[in-house]
Amino acid sequence: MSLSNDIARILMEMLENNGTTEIQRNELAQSLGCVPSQINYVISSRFTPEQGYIVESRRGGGGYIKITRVQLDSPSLIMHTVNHIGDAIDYAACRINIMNLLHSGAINTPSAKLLLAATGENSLKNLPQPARDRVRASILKQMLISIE
Amino acid sequence: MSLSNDIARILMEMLENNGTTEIQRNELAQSLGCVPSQINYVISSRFTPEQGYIVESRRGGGGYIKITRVQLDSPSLIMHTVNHIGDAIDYAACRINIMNLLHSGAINTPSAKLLLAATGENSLKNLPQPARDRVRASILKQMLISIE
DNA sequence: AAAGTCAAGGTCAAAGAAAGTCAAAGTCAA
DNA sequence: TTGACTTTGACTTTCTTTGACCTTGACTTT
Repeated sequence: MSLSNDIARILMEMLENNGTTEIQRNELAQSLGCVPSQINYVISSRFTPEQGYIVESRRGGGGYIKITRVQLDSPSLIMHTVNHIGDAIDYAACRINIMNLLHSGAINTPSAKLLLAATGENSLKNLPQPARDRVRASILKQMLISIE
Repeated sequence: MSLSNDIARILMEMLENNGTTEIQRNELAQSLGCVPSQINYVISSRFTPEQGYIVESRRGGGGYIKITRVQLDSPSLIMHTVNHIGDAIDYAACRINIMNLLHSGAINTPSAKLLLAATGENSLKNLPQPARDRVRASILKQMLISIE
């Protein structure tokens, strides 16, 4: 197996946990007995935006390289959800949809919070059924569509 | 973690309280075991006006460095808005509130989009007045509150 | 007052620490 | 044997740390 593959595997493992990892380039290179720029090569060939990763880094003392996996086809996931919401939805189902999108990475935590707040029972408590579930569906769809 | 980051973190913590803090450069440097000008470096690289801070200082005996966060902190701005929303609000006023928060930096663009989408006429078109404006106020407040 | 003293903070440039770039050389499968 | 992928290392850029020296202001002395 090639060195690049080893490095990629190691980085992948580091990402397993929560989809993000931060390394010290020199340190990692040394522990692998390779040249530091090898790390750059692996990152630029296997952790590109096209492949669903964003890479941030900082030079100088205390520098680092941070890799984060992003969900590539978020728009598709979101649209899929929008298309499966009928013209009424209760809070439980709504919540499940939102959490699914969150866990799949299609939306981030702040957005999920806003979606939950907007569609929560507190927001709609003045409305009687069945208007409540219809408005909820409407709000949910409008909000999801607004996320590019 | 780098020394600069540590210093920045300490200063941030000092600002937590009421958005302002006054330090003695030499004293802080000594307690961290670093050279005094390191403090200047951190301030000039991480507490700039662009980043929402104003720094005042005075030399000589009894000198000091005072850092103030100019950007009124977001939670306060948001809560202020929440408290001024009655139990009904029309879309125009709602929009103005959201745009104000956006421009003041209290919320970011994605959040603003979601707020606008949730409270927009499209989301609430099924509702007759005056229910519509009441529900809108309710949603707006719940969403803003959810942004801690 | 004016001058002197000393305790702050300010400046700047050099050295140090990471990461980035790029091109040359190596490998390997088709 | 060629072309794509890897590996390497010299050189560059960016950010951090340090220290020598400068400026300012309160207080003291003359």
